[in-house]
Amino acid sequence: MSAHRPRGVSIMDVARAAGVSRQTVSNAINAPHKLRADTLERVSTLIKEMGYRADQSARSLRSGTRQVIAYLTPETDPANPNALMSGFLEAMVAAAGDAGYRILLVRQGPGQSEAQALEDIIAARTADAFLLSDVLDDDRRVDYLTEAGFPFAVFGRTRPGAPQAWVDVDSVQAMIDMVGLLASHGHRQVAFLGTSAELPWLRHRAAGFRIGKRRFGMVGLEAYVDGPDEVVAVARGLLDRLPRPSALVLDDDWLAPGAYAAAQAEGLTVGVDVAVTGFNDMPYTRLLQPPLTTVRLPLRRIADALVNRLLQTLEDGVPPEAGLLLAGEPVLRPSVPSVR
Amino acid sequence: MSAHRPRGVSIMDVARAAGVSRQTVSNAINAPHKLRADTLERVSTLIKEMGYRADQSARSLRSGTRQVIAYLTPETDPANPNALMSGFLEAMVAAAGDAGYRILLVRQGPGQSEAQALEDIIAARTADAFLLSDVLDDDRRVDYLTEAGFPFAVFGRTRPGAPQAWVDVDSVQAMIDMVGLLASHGHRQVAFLGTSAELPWLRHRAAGFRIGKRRFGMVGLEAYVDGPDEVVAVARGLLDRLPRPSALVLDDDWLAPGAYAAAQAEGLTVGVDVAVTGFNDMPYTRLLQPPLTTVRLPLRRIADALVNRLLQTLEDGVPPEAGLLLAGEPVLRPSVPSVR
DNA sequence: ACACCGTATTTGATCGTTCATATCCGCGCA
DNA sequence: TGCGCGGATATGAACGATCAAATACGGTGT
Repeated sequence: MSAHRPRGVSIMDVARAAGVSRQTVSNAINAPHKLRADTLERVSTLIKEMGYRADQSARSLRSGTRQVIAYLTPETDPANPNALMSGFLEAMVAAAGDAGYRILLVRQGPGQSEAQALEDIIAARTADAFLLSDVLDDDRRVDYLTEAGFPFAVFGRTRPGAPQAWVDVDSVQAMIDMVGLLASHGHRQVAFLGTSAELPWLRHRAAGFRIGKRRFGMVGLEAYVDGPDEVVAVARGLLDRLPRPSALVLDDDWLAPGAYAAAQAEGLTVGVDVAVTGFNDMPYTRLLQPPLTTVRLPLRRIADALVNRLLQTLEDGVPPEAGLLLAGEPVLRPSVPSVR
Repeated sequence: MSAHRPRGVSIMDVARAAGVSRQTVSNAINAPHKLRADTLERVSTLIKEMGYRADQSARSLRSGTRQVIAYLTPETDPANPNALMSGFLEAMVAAAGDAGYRILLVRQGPGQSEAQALEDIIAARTADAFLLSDVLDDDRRVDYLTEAGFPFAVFGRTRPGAPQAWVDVDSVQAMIDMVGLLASHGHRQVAFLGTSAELPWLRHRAAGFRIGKRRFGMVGLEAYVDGPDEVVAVARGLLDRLPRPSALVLDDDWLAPGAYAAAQAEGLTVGVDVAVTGFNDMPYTRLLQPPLTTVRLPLRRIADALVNRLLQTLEDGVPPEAGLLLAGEPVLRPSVPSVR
């Protein structure tokens, strides 16, 4: 059953080879300033030569820190596939890596409550902190972690009053900016096509649209789709109205292929007769014809901020005072024409 | 600097509460059959009540097994964004989870060689095994891990002769099947549009196309694009030829939006005048208009097989005798019309 | 020469588990 | 009654590091 697994180079091996004690080797790594220059030199060389690295488990056991951030992978919604995850995760891996942390993927097991999945990690002291994304207004995971007093950070926002260890995109402002971009290209009749799901970030985008519309003196309707099959029909409905909107603002990139098809069905050319804009800057938006104007999320800056807040929480023992909003950046691509 | 981090419930706490020894509590978890029914019952209840879980670090240190699989995240190619990662990772997290393992994301640090990134994990005994994907024919990571004798498995294939701990999609057969599907819909003039990068999996797809073409008595050319900007032009070039191909076979879904645009520019309607097929079944292919016929990869079965092989390697100490090829499944969607 | 001091290094204890082995206990049998 | 046996439970050691405290060392000042 258990194969013989060889153990590697231990601190004692190095210590013996260098003719010093355990602790000196340990210090060479964790507190080099405590060693005399020549000792440090000698020990460091041996460490490198022998390929020594402190056993992560032993270090964790003694020191109490795991150098691991657990990410609870969100349930993927087949209707609205969250391909964003790859980009966000990548940014998180990089940001955490720079801080000496690694990301551990944790799923909510089948027939397991959110709390149980979290409890598993906490009780087994597998990670130092949690990272959550796609949180709802009233998210039980947030409640649970808060109550347990376990460090965590959120991509998204917690409800006001809850711990402020969150970082989010200022979707409202980003959408206002997007509408402003359309205004600057001469659009006045705009329409909003949204996903009907009641998700916080989608609500913010719709809110931003309304504010922008008012601020830039535009007019236009909103419509919502319940699933992928409705997109074309609902989008056509919007384009059919008179006066015809010259721009279609989507609350998410995933609606774009449907919107393009709707325009075509109406005899309109996207990027010429009608503008289409998205949100998220998914990789494939660049490939669409014409490439889609959309909002790019500053994933790397979000990840950096999340890691900072996490480390801060770990040091202080309490979450930061305030959440952080970062600006999303509208990226102008050919799907938005100028109108006279 | 270091906040006081409280330690949780330990095995001794439970032992004392139950009036038994450490080992009995340990056995209640790891070897329940060794306990008398009533003892087991009593101890188990307390374990649950007190929320006890073995400290992962302590357990790992003593037993030598980490219950962690490290996944070396591939460098993302901005030209051909690998959104597949999210689906594959998700499947891996589930498959590994079922086997009691978790996935740790590891990046190749900046200015760090592949070998160093691997060495870090191996020497610090952070993971029990590695998982690699996107391996090239002559992949240094495979060489390094083989030489180091560290357990690993590969999504993709290693070169013949190398350890056989791999699982891959039978892309050749999948592409043959796809061509067969086109044949069964009456297509005879086909064209192949591929990515010019010399990647093993892309070569297999092209090879499958050629075999299928011959087998089903079809005729047609191949063309390759160097980057996203060329897709439409090259696709139009293929559609321009006489006799005009009735089907455009892509080596990857990412080419689809460009192919659709090319068809439209030629005055052709995809799904009516011309068929387009992809490969990978990326989430957005379902959203395209018309939805794209493509090859679905059995991600969950791939993940299961990878985990199995990994566990087997861990137990036996040597990789399995042979690699494993799994069938990809062509998914018929409206982008493929029947021709008379 | 000796006490003193700060720095460099070593030593002993400990983190929480599992492994390997020892002890305990009840029961059947000579 | 005493012995052996096997299953249930307990004990000692070890995993490999860091923490906390002790000791060795080299130089100064008196």
